[in-house]
Amino acid sequence: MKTLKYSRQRESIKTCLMKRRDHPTADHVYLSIREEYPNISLGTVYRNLNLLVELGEVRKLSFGYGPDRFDGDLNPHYHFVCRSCGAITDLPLEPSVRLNEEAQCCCTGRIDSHLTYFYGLCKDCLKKNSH
Amino acid sequence: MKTLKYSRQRESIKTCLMKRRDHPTADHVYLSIREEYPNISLGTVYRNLNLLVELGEVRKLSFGYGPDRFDGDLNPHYHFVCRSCGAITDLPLEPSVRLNEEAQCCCTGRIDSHLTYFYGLCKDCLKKNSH
DNA sequence: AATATAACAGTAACTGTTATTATTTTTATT
DNA sequence: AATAAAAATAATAACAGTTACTGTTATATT
Repeated sequence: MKTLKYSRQRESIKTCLMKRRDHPTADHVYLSIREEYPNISLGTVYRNLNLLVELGEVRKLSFGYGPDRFDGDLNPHYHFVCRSCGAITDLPLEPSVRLNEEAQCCCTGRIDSHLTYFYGLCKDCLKKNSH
Repeated sequence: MKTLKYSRQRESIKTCLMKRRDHPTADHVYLSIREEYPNISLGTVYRNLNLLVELGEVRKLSFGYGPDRFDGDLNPHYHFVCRSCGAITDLPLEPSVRLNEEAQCCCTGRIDSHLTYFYGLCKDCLKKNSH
């Protein structure tokens, strides 16, 4: 049986994600941690991010393109992705139970959750495109 | 200006996706087309799948793991993913306008759509796990 | 302090996908 | 039908993001 051991690197990664609200990539985290631990390895960042996801201390956001994003905010919420600039922002909204129920009606299996990303244009890009 | 030219390979790929309901990967399609065109290249499959997606004749499904899936069914619908076996099935349900409206309330940008995957256990896996 | 083991840094390897190139198909024009 | 122009091809190399491997170091337990 494999017991978890403390590591400064992992703690630093966790702290970094708790502080940031910009849904950084593994590489963003790597660059940030390097300021404190200049020779941390990118592999270590990936390993610990995945470990934290497994432990349920961090969420991973995967889109169909580019690198995965990580989110240290565990409050259940949705995400909004800007089609123009790619920015990812939080939508402080409880996951819809009703949506699961509606989908359950036409599903032979048992639905326990859903993953949703909203798309559109963010505030800034709306402004730019409207003159 | 670049005009589209017919290709037998592309037609075969499109036909393959229209017939199948299992949301195949690029590699699945490749293996299938090879029965008719034994020396088609995997790159050709990828190029044409992406082209068909651009043309709006095919949908691409990206999850956070493994290869992308492709769907020749253009009727708007959701997808259900089994956590146990990974099977992807269709949920014949119109995308919820209400969900967009709800999310719009806490979004500073303008939401125009959402992407949702439902998760749970499929019929077969429910059976297996219940004895 | 000694021992056992998880985590590490550094690096190689892997997976899925896209780009390059010389050749072949398709289509439009003579 | 022959010719020319351009798109699509097969084959392969390159790429991005991520994971696995290896010898060393940090952490925890005796």
